[in-house]
Amino acid sequence: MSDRAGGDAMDEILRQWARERPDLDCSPMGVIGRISQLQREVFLAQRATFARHGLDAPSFDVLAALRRAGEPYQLTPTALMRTALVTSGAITQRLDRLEERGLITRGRSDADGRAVVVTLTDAGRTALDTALPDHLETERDMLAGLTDDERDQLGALLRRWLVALGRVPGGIPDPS
Amino acid sequence: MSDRAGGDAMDEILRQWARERPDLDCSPMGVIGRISQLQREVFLAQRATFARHGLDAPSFDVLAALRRAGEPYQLTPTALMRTALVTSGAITQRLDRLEERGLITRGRSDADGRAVVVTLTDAGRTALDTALPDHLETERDMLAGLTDDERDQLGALLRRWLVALGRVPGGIPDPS
DNA sequence: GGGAGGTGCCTCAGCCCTAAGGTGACGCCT
DNA sequence: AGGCGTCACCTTAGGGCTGAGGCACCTCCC
Repeated sequence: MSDRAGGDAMDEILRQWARERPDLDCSPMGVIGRISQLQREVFLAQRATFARHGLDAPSFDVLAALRRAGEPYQLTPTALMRTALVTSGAITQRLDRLEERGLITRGRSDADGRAVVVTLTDAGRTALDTALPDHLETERDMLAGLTDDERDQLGALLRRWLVALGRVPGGIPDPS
Repeated sequence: MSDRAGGDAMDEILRQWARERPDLDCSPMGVIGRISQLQREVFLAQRATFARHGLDAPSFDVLAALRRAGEPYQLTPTALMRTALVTSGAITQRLDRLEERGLITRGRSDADGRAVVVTLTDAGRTALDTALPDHLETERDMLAGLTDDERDQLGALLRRWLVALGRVPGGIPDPS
């Protein structure tokens, strides 16, 4: 097939493009493609970790956002939508699942008749606080192949890239 | 809410964790979380590009794999499954869609009665070759906020990380 | 104070995926 | 020849998301 010793999947892809389309500069794929692949590895590793705690990524995402918010662990669906970067319909469904399991409760806001207030239950907080150290351990494991310097360098570059992309924190416009 | 000037979304999240769980070292999230966010930005930008050419990411993925393979632009579903990192069922459905649009054809292999040979049609090759420069332009745009040095550095770090993760190129085991 | 426009959440159809299982073909071994 | 384990691909049920649309409520301004 190819000498794959010491390379990753993108090396082979770039080699193929260089052969088939030598007229094109495909170097951007080197960065972008690897981001996609790494995200996939991260996703799979996280999913396995969450499963050990009876959770999945979307649920963890919501529970973590509520936990991060601090006492009294309350956010509106709109706020959750912004941090999770999914549509309002997705948040509704996530909350349905979490509510059914007793990990959150939904109540109407006193201040705004349209708004819903999502509250982390004790069970929800316990579930999250139990899973969190394991989650962090998984992330640390994934990074174990890099030196501390490399990790810092990588984090700084990714951060700079995100800032350059001009993503204002919180994004998805609700289709309403 | 917070001073978000000059930071990205992860800065705020890390700040919140530092406040709520000062006992935990959440620094791995800085790298992992940003990978996820960047992948999302990449995905959205690519989707918009593909849509301009009447394609979507899964279709482009398959067409590009066939195109990269070179003359006579043929691969088996199993090979496509490995490069796309999705299950066999997903490939079957992708091929159904592409076949219906006349961008690929399916034929049985002469050498192996079980195998299918997927071939890129002229229309498929044209579609891909038309979309490819635009696709690369999109990727270049996304990276425009980084200097050449930073891009190289980033690419090298991501590559090293993937190698360290020990991902053999081509992965998904078929559930058969 | 009443209407217009905006906001917050939900609903629903449709998409693409996974996971699990089925069918037919291959290949080795007796 | 026949049997057994494997392989290649397809099928199907179900999950989570998007995108579009609907309804109630809020806000602002005439």
